[in-house]
Amino acid sequence: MVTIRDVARLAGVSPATVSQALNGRGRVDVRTRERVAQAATKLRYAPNLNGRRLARRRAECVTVLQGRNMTTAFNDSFYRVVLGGMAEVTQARGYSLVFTPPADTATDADLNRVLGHGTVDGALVLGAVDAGLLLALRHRGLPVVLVDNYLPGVDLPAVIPDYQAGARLATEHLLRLGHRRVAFLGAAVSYPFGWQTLEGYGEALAAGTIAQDPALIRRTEIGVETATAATRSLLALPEPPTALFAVTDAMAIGALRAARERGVRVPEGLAVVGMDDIEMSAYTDPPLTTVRVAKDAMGRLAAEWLIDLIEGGAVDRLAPSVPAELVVRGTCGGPTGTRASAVTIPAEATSTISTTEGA
Amino acid sequence: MVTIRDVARLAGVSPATVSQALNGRGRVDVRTRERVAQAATKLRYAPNLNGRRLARRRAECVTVLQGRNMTTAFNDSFYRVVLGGMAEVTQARGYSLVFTPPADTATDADLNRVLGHGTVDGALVLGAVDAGLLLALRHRGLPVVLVDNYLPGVDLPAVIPDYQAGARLATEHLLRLGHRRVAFLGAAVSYPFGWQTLEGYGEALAAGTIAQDPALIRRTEIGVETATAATRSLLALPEPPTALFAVTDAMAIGALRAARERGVRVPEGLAVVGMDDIEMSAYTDPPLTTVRVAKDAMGRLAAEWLIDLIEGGAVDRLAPSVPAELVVRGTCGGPTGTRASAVTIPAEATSTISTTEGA
DNA sequence: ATCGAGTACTGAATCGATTTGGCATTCGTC
DNA sequence: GACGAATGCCAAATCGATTCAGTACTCGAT
Repeated sequence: MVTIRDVARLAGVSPATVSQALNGRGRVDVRTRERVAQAATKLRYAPNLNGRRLARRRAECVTVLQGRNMTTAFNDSFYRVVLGGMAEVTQARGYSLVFTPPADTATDADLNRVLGHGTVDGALVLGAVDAGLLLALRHRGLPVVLVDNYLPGVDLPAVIPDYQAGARLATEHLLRLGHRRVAFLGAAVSYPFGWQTLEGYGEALAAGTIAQDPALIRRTEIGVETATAATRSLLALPEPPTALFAVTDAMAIGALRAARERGVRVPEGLAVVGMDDIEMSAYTDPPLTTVRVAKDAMGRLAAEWLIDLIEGGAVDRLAPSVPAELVVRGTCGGPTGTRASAVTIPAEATSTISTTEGA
Repeated sequence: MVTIRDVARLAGVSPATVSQALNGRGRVDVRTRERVAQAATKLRYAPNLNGRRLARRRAECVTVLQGRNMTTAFNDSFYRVVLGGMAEVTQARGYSLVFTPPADTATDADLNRVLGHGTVDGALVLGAVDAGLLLALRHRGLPVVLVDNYLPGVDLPAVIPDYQAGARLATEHLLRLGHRRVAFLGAAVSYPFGWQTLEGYGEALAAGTIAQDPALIRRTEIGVETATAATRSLLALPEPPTALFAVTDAMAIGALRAARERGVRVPEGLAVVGMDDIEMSAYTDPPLTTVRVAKDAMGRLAAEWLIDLIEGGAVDRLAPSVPAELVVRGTCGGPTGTRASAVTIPAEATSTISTTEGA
């Protein structure tokens, strides 16, 4: 391993000068700086990060922690875009981004294993996680930003999509197409956004002066299987829905599957709208109409915020709410349903959940 | 931040003793050890990893580098299982596993950004990557294991699925069902395994004494879009294939789509077999028959090997070839095509590509 | 009582880089 | 030519943990 002393020797200066020259910190003669730079490239020198981090008391690195809803590939396909946004800004701001596969983080020891002391300056928490983890993180004093999640009653910065506006948009779209019996396939109560989506659905119904029918509202896990089962039972109703809004695309895929099994044609017999716009949604039969949230913006926002916190700049701030838009494809029929290219309709923002940074 | 000195003070011993007690290294009285342990938990002490890594000259951490074919969610859905296997063994062997989002790693500086000096002891390289990266890695002397990739002519340890046996298995299955015109939808030549899959396909054809028809062999990018296009042209042939083997499930999904567009029913008009068994494959219409490689085993094998290399145990060794099996679902018809539960058929291993560790 | 062999613990050096106070040297000005 | 200021570089301290040589002590055997 080539160290700073090797570079110093080759350049004929002291290690202190090498450090200053390479980091552009102190006062170093231009010619010396040049000599040092040449020696460094010649030796292919790269500073040992352990030494640097120890001395600087900064890792210049942030980590991404994943929650339990990261356990299916369908979710990956959503979060990978978010991650892309994060990577973009961390890099631009001189930080590196590391990522650890989902692991148990129930105990403090687990957390230590995942979150080596001194190796990261902050954490981006992706998706729903145990409240215990968040509390442990908070106790540790590490700057944290929640992404696509929030913890009611605990002041932690959170970047969240405007799921309420998204759900309203989807439902409005179905009503506009003439549907009166619109089913809601929501996430189980253990998921953080169950409330918002149901609220958006309710708002759209109310605006269309349509009474909510409790028989049309189902809440399940957010995967394909449970959504398939829920849709089966919905279609078996004496008065089945003519349209369905599912709060994830994976659930919408389940709904499509249940309809197919039963011989119900989409969109003629059942119109379907999903949410997330994952990669697969463009390839279902018919292609899925869905609500897309600005996933990359979400990642960028979260990373900016976290680094602001780390660098001490940020004080209380309102949680930005990431906008949603409707991607119209083939599962609802209507004027654009037959066209090849998708049409997108932006949502108007609603209520934003205000979340402030904890002291 | 609580340091080892704080623990030492509270336990009434020296930092050296704390270190030994906590790490179980030197000779420490049982009672002292206990006292130290209590002080540590009381203060919620966790060692600063920068200090430890500096002193130990070991990070006890490995990283996963991703290649360019990680850019779609369909691939994620494959690799996430591999990652799970890796995480399992790294944890069991006391290492942590970090992951960095795909980034440019063309230059040495890029590599330094991604691969902080001293922060990892080795790298698992997932999927196809630029040869330049591998060479840079090799030059750096960092232990490396390639996963689902290999570099002809360069001696780097590699764990690879038995794609040849898998392709043969898929093709044999189609022949057994009576098909004579079986199309091959392969990966573009720039992908590392194009040769193996084509070879397996050819072997099966030869065993069935069927001549290869060049018109039925297409090679494209491994995503949905290009496979859709290729299948369209295949179906437009004067004598179209009655069956098709695609070397990724994403491509098979494209084939399904092209068939649907053209009104060709699956499996009656076209039997389809994919490869990879990604999560979505169970939910296509009809559910996709596919070749599954032992993804988790691949990850476990690679991680074991890498850690062996790091710990200096390993010498030359043959690349293990990960077995494949056929998952029979609905896209081929035949006796099991209508059953709900999938049937799996293991492949016999063929040729293994022998790859040995470089000095 | 003395010696030798363990045992339990600690002081000091070390890992590799950064940072600060200070020492020369040069420069500009009167 | 002398003085104050600015410049360029470095010695030494520091970050937090580990490790090794060595010291102090205990215990059993002679």
